[in-house]
Amino acid sequence: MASKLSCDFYRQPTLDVAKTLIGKKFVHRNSKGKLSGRIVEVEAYIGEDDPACHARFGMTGRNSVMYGDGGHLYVYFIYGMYNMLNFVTEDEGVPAAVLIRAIEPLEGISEMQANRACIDERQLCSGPGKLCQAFGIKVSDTGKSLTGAEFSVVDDGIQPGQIVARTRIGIRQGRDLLWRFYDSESKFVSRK
DNA sequence: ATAACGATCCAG
DNA sequence: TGGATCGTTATG
Repeated sequence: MASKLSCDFYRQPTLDVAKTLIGKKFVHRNSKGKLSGRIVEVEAYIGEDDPACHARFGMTGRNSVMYGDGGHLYVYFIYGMYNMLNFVTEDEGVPAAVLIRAIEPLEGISEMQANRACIDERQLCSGPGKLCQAFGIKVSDTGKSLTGAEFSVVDDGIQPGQIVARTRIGIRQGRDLLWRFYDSESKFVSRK
């Protein structure tokens, strides 16, 4: 029996949320139908003292949703062409989020292939920019609920493989923190 | 007002 | 390994 993760789940400490998200099913319903996939890789970004977190300069126009209640989307645009999907965590006032870095496609694969102009299922969502393109997620989705009809995460009882902690990818500062988590047995992660 | 840069991706 | 490409943020 599958159950949707509640907003209370996202209000927990970010590292706990990040690890627990591995193996869960992300679901997005749009006008064309249903897209879903298993989360296999994430990274945590926590607070104003995390030098890689967008909250490192305090609250700004872009990151304000990170300061809000957990259980909402934070999508931002980077490198002039890519969108990044985050789940806001912790209680209101604590700026933190989990970056979704890789997903194993489950439902709506043909639509993802069309969105990405790519056939290989292993390369459809194996990166934060790729999965946003596959799911059609954009900045205007920022602030939407993760417990609504459009976006949700489901625990379908499937157990992930071994979850490992590594350093985060693509950052210059904060490299020492082991805040990247992924299923070491999954072939859908961005890289090992 | 302006310039530097970034939680990336893909081609070569 | 380098280039694409542009919104965000800091700095003058």
